[in-house]
Amino acid sequence: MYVIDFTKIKVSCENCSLHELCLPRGLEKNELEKLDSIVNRTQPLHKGDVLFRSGDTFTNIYAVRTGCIKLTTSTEQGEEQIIGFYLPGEIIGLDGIEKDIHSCTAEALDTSSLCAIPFDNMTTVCTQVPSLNHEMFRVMGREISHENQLLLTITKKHAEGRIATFLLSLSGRFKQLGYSETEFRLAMSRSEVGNYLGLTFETVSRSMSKLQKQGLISINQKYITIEDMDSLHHICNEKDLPSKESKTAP
Amino acid sequence: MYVIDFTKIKVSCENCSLHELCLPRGLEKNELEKLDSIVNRTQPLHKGDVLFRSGDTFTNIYAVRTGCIKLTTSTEQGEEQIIGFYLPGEIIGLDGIEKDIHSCTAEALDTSSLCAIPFDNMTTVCTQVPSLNHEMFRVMGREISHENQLLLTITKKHAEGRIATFLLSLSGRFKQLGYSETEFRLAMSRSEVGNYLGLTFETVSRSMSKLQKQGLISINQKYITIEDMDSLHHICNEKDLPSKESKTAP
DNA sequence: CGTTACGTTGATAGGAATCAATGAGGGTGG
DNA sequence: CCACCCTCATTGATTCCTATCAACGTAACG
Repeated sequence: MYVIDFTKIKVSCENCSLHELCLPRGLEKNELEKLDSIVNRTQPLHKGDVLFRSGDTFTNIYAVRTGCIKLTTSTEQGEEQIIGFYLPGEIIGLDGIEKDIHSCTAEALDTSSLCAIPFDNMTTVCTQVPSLNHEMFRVMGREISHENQLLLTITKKHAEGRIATFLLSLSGRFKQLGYSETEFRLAMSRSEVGNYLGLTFETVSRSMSKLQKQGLISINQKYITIEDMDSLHHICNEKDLPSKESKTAP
Repeated sequence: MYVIDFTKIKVSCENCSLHELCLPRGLEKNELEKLDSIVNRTQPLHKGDVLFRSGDTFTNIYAVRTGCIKLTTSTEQGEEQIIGFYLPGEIIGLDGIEKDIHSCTAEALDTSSLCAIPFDNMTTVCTQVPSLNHEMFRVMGREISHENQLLLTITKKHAEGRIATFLLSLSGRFKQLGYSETEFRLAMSRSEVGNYLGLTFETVSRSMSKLQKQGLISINQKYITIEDMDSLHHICNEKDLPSKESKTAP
């Protein structure tokens, strides 16, 4: 009788479908092998499982292979703030680099599998493979840009615009992964969307209903269909909170 | 007659007073010299001068030596969002790493001097000096943490709490620089504080007045005196927006 | 000494939070 | 298999914080 031992299956970065989206992007074959040698494929997480918690010592960064991971920080009072939802090909754990202690908590929203990369080994390989080092900088830069965008969304847009922006962000990332950009399932609850966007879940629900009434999206539980991509973009861009900055040139 | 040519004065990282706060933190003497060899001290910027603009090609990261720099991103519509105010010892320009194009604009709020570090050279030195490479990762990690904190502040606190948090953040950083933690000058206008914290300048003004009436701070134009640090901390922590997350254990 | 930019303060309005009730699935156990 | 529970989601009514509109005060500057 044959039993498949999944722990023995060699899944390398080289033959991973996320190859071009994930850390290996742009690496030569021999460089890739060096990276590969330190990557550990982990047991899948199930919905609700916690990968690391704020306060844990930092050892690994992780690449999401499948599923969806949410990252949260919290105030001293335990108020949680969701920093992001991470899809396949995206990197988490960077929050631990500064102080060697994680400042975020990572929780699976779906069954998710990840690749763990011990950071100490990573930095060693980075010194040998400059292009990987540069890619790491880029990944961290992307994280910073992502948060800049989130700040912009939260401070400058009304509820509807925030939701529209959020849906379009997901849409674009699904497209990049080869999934439909118009039909997808939200792995997160309304409450989690609200937390992420600085809204209550009631407001999220109301705004989504409103978008549906306007015919821009269809909602079926967690399933969203984007019916009018252009108008959705329009709402993102037009519904800015009025600026107090406008000054006439002297 | 003797004329001092400032461009000839050799200011090295080694004898810089920011030594322990800035990039050189934790470097050995010989490592420090390698870093030093690629650092360019720039002409001082004056209030309102722009160091780089969103869209500029990315060549340098910069360490702030004196003064104060504000970083902004903007939407396609030109709505601006201030990402942060940078004090001596802090690093800016990281927003260009991801795409080799700056996504932020950097403007001096005061007369400011900076050290420019060509990023290409930096990555080269990083591969030779692992501890510098790690420090770069830490600096970027700090940037991410900073934005996480800002998000928390904006989404979870009311106006007064945001202002209190902001003032305490400045206070702590001034202290670290060896300045007074209770008396300092705000380099930025009320409008800029508001932009940064997701408030209008009127609300900033009102909240600050309220803090003054409560005896927690004194305001004299741009000069702030913190009169009751503890209560200020208390306001940061207590005035959270009520959570919808609280769940009773099963 | 007017001009201008910045700051304060008041009155009002509006959008989202809050409070509240109801509905829809998903799982469990009788 | 269905009643029950529990979580999540929707929708309505009301409240509250902050944006907005507006007037006035203050400091810097040519």
